[in-house]
Amino acid sequence: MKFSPRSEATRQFIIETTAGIFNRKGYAGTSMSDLTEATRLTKGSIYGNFENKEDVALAVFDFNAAHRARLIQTKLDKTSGYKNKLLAFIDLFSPDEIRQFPEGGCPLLNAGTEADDTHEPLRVRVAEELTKTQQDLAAIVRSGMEAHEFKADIDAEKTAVSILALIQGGIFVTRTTHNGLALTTVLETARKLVHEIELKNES
Amino acid sequence: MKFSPRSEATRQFIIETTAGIFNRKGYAGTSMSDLTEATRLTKGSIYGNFENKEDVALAVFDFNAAHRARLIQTKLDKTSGYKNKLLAFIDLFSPDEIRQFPEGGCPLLNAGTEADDTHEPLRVRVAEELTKTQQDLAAIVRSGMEAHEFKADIDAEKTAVSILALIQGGIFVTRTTHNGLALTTVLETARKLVHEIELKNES
DNA sequence: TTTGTGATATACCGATCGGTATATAGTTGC
DNA sequence: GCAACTATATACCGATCGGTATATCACAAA
Repeated sequence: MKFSPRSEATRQFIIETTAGIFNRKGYAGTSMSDLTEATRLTKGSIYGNFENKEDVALAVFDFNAAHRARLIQTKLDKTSGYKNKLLAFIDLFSPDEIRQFPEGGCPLLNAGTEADDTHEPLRVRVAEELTKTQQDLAAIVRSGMEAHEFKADIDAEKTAVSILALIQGGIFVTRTTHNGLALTTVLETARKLVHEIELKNES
Repeated sequence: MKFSPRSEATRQFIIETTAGIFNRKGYAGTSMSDLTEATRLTKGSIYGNFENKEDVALAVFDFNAAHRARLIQTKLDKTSGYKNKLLAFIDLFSPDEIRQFPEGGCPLLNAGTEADDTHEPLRVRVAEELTKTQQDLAAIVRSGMEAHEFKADIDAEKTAVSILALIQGGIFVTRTTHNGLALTTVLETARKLVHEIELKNES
């Protein structure tokens, strides 16, 4: 017997109003009671629209991840030039832009660190998002190389994963230490990585 | 009435045998039953040596963090030269050396991402460890500057926090995607950061 | 106005949660 | 060998966990 949600609108309402809770408290730390309190709905309503707690958590992660992906894609789309795209991506995590992200910080970092040893389905989803971001960044680098914005012998994957790791690590350090300067400083280093691969042919 | 553990040996035994559990499953995800199963002790024994679950978790984090700190300090102590110390620190996270870390990955990353929004006492402890590592790295950079191993105008804090973030981010990406190459690549970038601040006066 | 239907609320389930009071066992001093 | 003490085991607590069966509600069709 396959499960089908009773009301798509309610399902979406539950996802949206509990997205921040799961992102802050994690999967194990969030209870069904948390969800009923936040939504002012009852268990019957929630279990009428989701199979179980895991089903809610996965849907919520997809929602949070899509939120993040949309922020990135929108920013990249409105930026022209491959160097500018990389810098725009980095700027997304500056103090005034990072507020647009889901409350509780980067959902990939939160879900990934909890899931890596405890919840394989969630871990796989997070991994896909991370890999996609890495590939997107690498594709920008390669396009920039073809467009002669970047040097011809750049390791695109290396640049991509380094920027990704720098930012995720910076978010982690800043959120844990409550020291905003850490992330700001790390972003400067990320920008330096971009400037270093730039092809300067104004000679 | 102040609490005092009945047996220091048993307390230590509990800490050591549950260190990996807390690091993998997190605070919320670990139950007292997990602890009794792993130690083959009973609740009475555990609650005779710890005030409550939080007390165990904090002691276990201290144990894991000390484990990590000792690995770092030992490596640094046996390495001479400030550039070499930075490179030695980075090498600690290479595939063959990272095995020495507590099972479940970096305890700072695991505990920090869970605690940042849910458990202030634990968050503060993690923050202290992160800050200490950052300060240790910055001190090495400054010493290297005084010893003319590094350029005179280096921002020591920036270098330190960048290396720290790169590594933590690299650990996160690799553990979540199960792609060991990611961390290896990130470590190369970290080494490059070190080479870039080096003073080359062999002219 | 009644009936059918889709969706939410109520009430309850067994299991497990963190935690405690007390009984039992091990060891040491006498 | 016995008593005193220390530490572990047993048995149990109320609360909460995730989950379900069923009752009630809201609304649309007839």
